[in-house]
Amino acid sequence: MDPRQLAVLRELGDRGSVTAVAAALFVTPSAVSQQLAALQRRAAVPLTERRGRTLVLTDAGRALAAAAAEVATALARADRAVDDYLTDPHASVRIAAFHSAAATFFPRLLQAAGSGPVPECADQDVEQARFPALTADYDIVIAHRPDHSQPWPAETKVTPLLHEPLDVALPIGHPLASRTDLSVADVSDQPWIAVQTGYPLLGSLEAIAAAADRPLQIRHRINDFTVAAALVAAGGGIALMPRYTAPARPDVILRSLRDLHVARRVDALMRPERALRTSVTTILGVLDDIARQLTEVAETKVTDQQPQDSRDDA
Amino acid sequence: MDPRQLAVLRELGDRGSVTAVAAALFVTPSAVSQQLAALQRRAAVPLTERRGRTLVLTDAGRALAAAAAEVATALARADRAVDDYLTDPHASVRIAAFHSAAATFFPRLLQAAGSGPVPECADQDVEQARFPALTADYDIVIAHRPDHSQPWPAETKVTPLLHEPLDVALPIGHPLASRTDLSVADVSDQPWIAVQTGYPLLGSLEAIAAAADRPLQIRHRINDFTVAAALVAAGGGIALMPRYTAPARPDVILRSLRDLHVARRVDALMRPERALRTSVTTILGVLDDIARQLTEVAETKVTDQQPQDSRDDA
DNA sequence: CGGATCCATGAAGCGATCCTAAAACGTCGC
DNA sequence: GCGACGTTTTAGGATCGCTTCATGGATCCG
Repeated sequence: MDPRQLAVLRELGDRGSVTAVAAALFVTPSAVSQQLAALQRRAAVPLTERRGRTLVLTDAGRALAAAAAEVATALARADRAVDDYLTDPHASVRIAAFHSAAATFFPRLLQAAGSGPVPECADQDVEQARFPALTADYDIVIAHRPDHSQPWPAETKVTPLLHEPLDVALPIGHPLASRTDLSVADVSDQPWIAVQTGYPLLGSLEAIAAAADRPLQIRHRINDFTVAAALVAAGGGIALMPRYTAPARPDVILRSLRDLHVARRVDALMRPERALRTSVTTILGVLDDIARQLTEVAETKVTDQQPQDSRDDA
Repeated sequence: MDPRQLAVLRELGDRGSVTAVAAALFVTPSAVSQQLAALQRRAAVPLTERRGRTLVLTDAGRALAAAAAEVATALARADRAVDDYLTDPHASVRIAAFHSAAATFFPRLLQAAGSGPVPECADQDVEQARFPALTADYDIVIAHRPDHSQPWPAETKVTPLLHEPLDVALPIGHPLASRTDLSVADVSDQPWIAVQTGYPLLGSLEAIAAAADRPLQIRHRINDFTVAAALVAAGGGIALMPRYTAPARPDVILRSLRDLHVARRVDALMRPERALRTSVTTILGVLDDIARQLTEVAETKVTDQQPQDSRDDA
């Protein structure tokens, strides 16, 4: 059954003459006549009959025309199917985030979500190079990379969420903890807790080593900041920690590096076409709001906590 | 939106590879790939993506494939639409009948119909030549014509219902009423009540005139047998009346012609395609049953009434 | 009653479309 | 890395549907 022929039959039912159908469909009457003849060839009974000099539907033709209307409806629905999918505000959105971003963003996201899209969260702590590939399985991938590292591939859409300084995490009793900020020389001879090879923060550590012009002593390799912070507190070494998303511990303090700007970018990665989905952009907006709040809260905390940290030192 | 392309997309969703789809649709993988490419051209977002070396649907593709399923369903329904129309046992059937057949068949038809097709009755008393044209407006046309007259056109399907002798109707006091049967000579000099020109019974009257080798005196022209019978009773003349379907009157009796076989055929006329409808054939069967009953009842009545008529004469 | 007009249909030709075949490209497993 | 597998691309050929033009009924009107 050819929908084109069915449409012609339906038009004939509505308009009552081949010529009128032809005018409505912007073709010649001959074309309409041929379409009807082709449709008739497959039918066991006449679908049309002549009334005077015009052509009208038989009852069988009317029955088929009614079915043709359903076909046209289904086709119109198919026409809109992709658009409906794109604009469905309640569709679920799959989000992946590396561990510390997951811990920071996901709870806030669930609180903020409300009646809109349903977020489906997953933690994915992978090597830096593997973040873009995750966009195949997730609508939004919250990824991170050090400043000055290889940018994300051009085919992924990047929405910056945070530009987050990396501070040096020290146990509260540490000799360097009394300083308000540190230099590369201060930290270059300390034992370090680094991350697994290939993971983003390693690039920042290498930048410190380069600035100090000597290799760092890397004692432990811990990807999870919660574990790393516990090791820092236990005197296992110092570590780089993100300023806004690191787990807060009373026995670990953060000190910025004065003479070397180390920071990471926290970005939302997407395939460009996913950004066309209404529910995805909605979630993206919420993530951006959360990121903005994080920096604002952190900045005010820095001003407030500076004396508090001093008290801790004392 | 091309249903062919949509079907390919749907198959891809079910089968998971272009090759499998190609095998299922009996085309080459190349054809499938091209169909998908054509469909993709009209879509704003990717519908498919490669997974390893096979091709799978994206979420958008799945949304469209779901709509494609509806399209396929509608098309399948359209495929069956004509057949469903033909086999619908409860569909209404439009029946036309000339007056005396209408009076005889329609009431019995309504009683016998039961839960099957719904008959829609109409009386159409037209000239003999116009009966076939009525099949344009009615599913079944009950028509009649004299024996030996022009047969119905070849393009109309004819189902014989009755082969009905035409008797001579006489008022009960008429001199000829004492005979058990009549000859052409008996009736050829009587005043006649005929029908309008062009109407079927006229042919039979002409046959009588030809057999008698003289023109009949036609005094009145009445198409309706009820009216004609009333005129016969009132002494307005004698008339030809059908044996099985004439209105019964106590003051009018029928006598057969011994030496000239005059009869009419009562036939159901249809366009051939209408006979394919289940509900039409059902009604046709009921009509045939009714016709059979009419002849049986009439034959027994003739045997029973013969003495009764004699008593009437006495 | 006959010409004029309108409508539907058929034949021929052309262009678009869809398929097949063959080759290229990318991916996976050994 | 090489071969096998799966998909895609390109070229070519067949098919299909449309337009143009011509034909045949049916209706209207003088």
